[in-house]
Amino acid sequence: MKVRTRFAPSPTGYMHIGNLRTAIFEYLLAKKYNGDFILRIEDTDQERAVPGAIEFIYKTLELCNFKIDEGPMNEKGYGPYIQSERKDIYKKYALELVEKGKAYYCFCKEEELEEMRKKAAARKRPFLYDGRCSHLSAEKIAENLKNGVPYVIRQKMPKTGVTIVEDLVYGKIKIDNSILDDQILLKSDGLPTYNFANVVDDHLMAITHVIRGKEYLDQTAKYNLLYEAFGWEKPIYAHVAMVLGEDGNKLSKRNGDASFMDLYNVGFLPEAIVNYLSLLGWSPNNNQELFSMEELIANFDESRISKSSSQYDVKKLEWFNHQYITKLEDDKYLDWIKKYFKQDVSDKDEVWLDKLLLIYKDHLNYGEQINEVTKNFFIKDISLDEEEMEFLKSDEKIPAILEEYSKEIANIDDWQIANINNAINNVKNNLGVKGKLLYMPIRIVASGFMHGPELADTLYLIGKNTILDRINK
RNA sequence: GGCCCGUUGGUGAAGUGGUUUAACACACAUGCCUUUCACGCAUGCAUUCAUGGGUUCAAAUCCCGUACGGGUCACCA
Repeated sequence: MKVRTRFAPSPTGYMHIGNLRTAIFEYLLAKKYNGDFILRIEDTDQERAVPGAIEFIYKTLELCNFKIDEGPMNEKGYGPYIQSERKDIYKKYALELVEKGKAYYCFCKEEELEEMRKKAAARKRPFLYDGRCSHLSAEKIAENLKNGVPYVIRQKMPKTGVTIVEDLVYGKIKIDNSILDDQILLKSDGLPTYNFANVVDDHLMAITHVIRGKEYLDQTAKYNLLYEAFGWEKPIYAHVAMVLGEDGNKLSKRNGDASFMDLYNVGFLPEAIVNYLSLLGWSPNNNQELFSMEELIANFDESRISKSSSQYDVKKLEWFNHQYITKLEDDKYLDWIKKYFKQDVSDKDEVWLDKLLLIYKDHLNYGEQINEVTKNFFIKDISLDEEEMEFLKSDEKIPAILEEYSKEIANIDDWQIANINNAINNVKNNLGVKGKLLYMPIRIVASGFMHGPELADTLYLIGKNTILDRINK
């Protein structure tokens, strides 16, 4: 049987890295077995749907280089792939369950339910629907239906016994049937609940492996009962532990840039993000860390998914990103970094600009950093921070050294890197200074930074006149 | 509160009864290298695997209890 996995997000507009990580696992598992990766949009909650969110999901998956074998944009016979367009299907199956005696109409009003909830709360008991509507007579049901009384359809749960959930990562989990609520399958608006739509769609779409967040683990007993009620074969479940924010708490918007797009927008490469996330809650059986998509697919092993949650760490992500930036071909790098580069370059020529961007290629953790590190190339008067000022005052010879630089640089006729190096060497020989004392004064005064790419390259790009101005100021 | 799950260093983690005086990577610290930073290299960073007990000749690894953390109990997904 062909392996088929699905990514089934709700279009609520925000894709945090936990969701993405799940998608990565689903994708890797499918591709490892030469299977299909399906995208299904779960928009049964009309109130929470955000316009444009579907395009957003597409964009993310595309940037991450996931090939969607089936989905709303490329239907392959299992469609529609958007749940709101499958309304009739769910109703049909819900009714089938009623027919089989595994589900029933419920006409309880919101107030009635509220009453039950209050009672349960007062007794400090979990709320369970008491199943009163399951005893309604056929005549009463027919009458209500005829009169257009709003209804939902509820699943009839066994009251005794246990249901065993088999999970790829957590093993066997036993759930007591007595705690299972007669959950609603079909809402009064005619749309299915998430749980019901999931089961119906996963079966109809021939999904073989369901990978989802651990928060659904407890619910899986209800799923199993549903599959059994229909007489359908269950998929293989793999629940994955949560991804926590940097502070060790649950990911949320407030936790910072934990969404894919936020990371992408400040200049993290999708390949690096995917690589990093694949190692959050999963590890290969060797020490490799840098993986291309092909290598991830080849090495992915669902039996090595971790049971415990893991914490997101930007520092490590930055390390991955740095690795990927460094490996970029120069022309690819230039195309990429220019998207993040925001200085005014109207009076600069292209060769100069490319050279500038290139000397910083090995110095970046993420794209937007380019603006900070190159800022002094674009302003007339640079300001020095305390540490830099202090260094300039740290040795009495420094004024003389800068004076010498001033002379040597003024003497350069042909502004070339080799000649700049000569000038530096002349200063060294003429004054007998070396090491930090030789290069730090000129670096600070000319570039405004204590660190950066090669000194001669840096001076070359700043330009002769600017350097002289800055020394003599 | 009931139920379910988890707990190896600051972080990701390897490890599934003996070759572990717990790998590797990020971070951090120090040193070397380098005309800086980064890169690279070297060293340091858990005497200990939440905790107490048990099983065993032998436990991070198996069993039980406790603590802590998380999840879940909706006409939300």
